[in-house]
Amino acid sequence: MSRTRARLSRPEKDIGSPRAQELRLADASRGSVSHLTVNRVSLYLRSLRQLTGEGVSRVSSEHLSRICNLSAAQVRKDLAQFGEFGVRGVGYDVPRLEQQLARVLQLDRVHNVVIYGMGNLGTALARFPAFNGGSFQVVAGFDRDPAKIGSASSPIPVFAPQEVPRVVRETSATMAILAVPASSARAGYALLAEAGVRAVLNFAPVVLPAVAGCRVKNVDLRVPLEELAFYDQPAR
Amino acid sequence: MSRTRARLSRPEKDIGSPRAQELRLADASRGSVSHLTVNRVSLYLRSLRQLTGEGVSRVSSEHLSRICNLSAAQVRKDLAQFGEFGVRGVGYDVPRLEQQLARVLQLDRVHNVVIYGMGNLGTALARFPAFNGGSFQVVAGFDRDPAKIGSASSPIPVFAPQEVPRVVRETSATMAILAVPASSARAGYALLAEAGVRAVLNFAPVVLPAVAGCRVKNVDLRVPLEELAFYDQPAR
DNA sequence: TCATGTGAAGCAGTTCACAGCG
DNA sequence: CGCTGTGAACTGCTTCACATGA
Repeated sequence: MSRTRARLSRPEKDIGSPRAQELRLADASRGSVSHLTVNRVSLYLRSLRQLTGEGVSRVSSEHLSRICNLSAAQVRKDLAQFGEFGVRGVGYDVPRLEQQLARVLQLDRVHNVVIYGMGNLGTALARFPAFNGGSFQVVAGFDRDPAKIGSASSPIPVFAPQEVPRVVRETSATMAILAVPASSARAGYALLAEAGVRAVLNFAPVVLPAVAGCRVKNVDLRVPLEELAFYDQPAR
Repeated sequence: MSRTRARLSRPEKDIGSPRAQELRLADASRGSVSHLTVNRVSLYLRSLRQLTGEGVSRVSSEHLSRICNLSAAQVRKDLAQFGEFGVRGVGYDVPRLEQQLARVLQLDRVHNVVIYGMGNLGTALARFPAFNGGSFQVVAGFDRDPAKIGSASSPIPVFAPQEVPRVVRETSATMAILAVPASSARAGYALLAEAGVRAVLNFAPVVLPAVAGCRVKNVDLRVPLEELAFYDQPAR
């Protein structure tokens, strides 16, 4: 169907485009996609990998939607934002869609990650399989406590905070995980952003306002736990 | 203002209600509140505690909204769902609002929590300060691996999965954290739900469909990391 | 006067329903 | 024929703007 660009502004046929299979994303600005959609794409990819493991080679939007506990229309709408991956009357090719979604999420390359704050949570995340292998690689940690510096008790080398600029540069880390107390989170984020880190996953219980050039995602683990507490019926 | 019940169905004055300060929540079904609102209430509460620590005793919706990176109208709308906590022309009383929001989230009582899966992440969460003290208390862990059973290497006593019914009963645990691989998550959830656990925070990378009587919240840590990877500009 | 509380308006996300196409 | 892709309808969340009341 070769619709590679400018659907809305130019409904013309667009003949002669280089590859019909090109991701629609190449032109559509990444910023125009809702983070809700992006998060669901993570689920789809996860499910596709599971299906691949089970030897399933074709899947319908209805099938995928059941696995992810969503509506089939939702799945189709989400996928359609990035290209025409399916075959009408048939469904989606599992390994093919898997590869395309990995590309959409930029998981077809390795992202080097540093962890700022090697306490309880930071150390656990340094060992976390999902953050070590495949598309992410934890390459270094930082901690203010001199006792933690070195490579002894930790799965990764740990440095002092003032080493951030050098280590980030030398490892080409583009992402960071902030796992410090609330009081040092803002300074840590500023330091990482300054050093050239482009995205930070913040586990500290503060809302960090984004600094230009360095995206933040705040993920206080208390929040989902408190959500569950809220809905817990008091009648017992 | 004494509006304790049935705002929409009965716009009448409702004189003679017992306590003007009663939470609106007592009547409004908890289920009618959006989880987005609930999540923001967690942020408000966190911020209020911070303000209390700084000795601030009054706050406006505008002030709170800046701390949480939201609009002031959003803050007012959210708070108004649970009662009339503010004073017009003045703002909100910090310790008072803190107490009322803690009540809304049911954080004015202790929730006993068990952890199912004492691997890397499970063990870290067992030590996580936010889950141990205040409103949550991790009371026990479970693991299939006999080497982990006991109290030696872990901050909490660890039992075999078949002990779930007994331990949940004896500890009166109402919440659980699932920190097992995807393949055992479904069975673990079923086991916990069966034992009387009312809410489960699932860290396993599967969407668990909710079982009656036991709410689930899925929080795969890969998802926010992959979201950041998505928005990471490939131009570098 | 000033900031809350709240209808009304605006916007975003989801679902519907069917045209399009293999 | 069956399932995708997609405008249109719908639902729900957020923002606006102002009446309300200390």
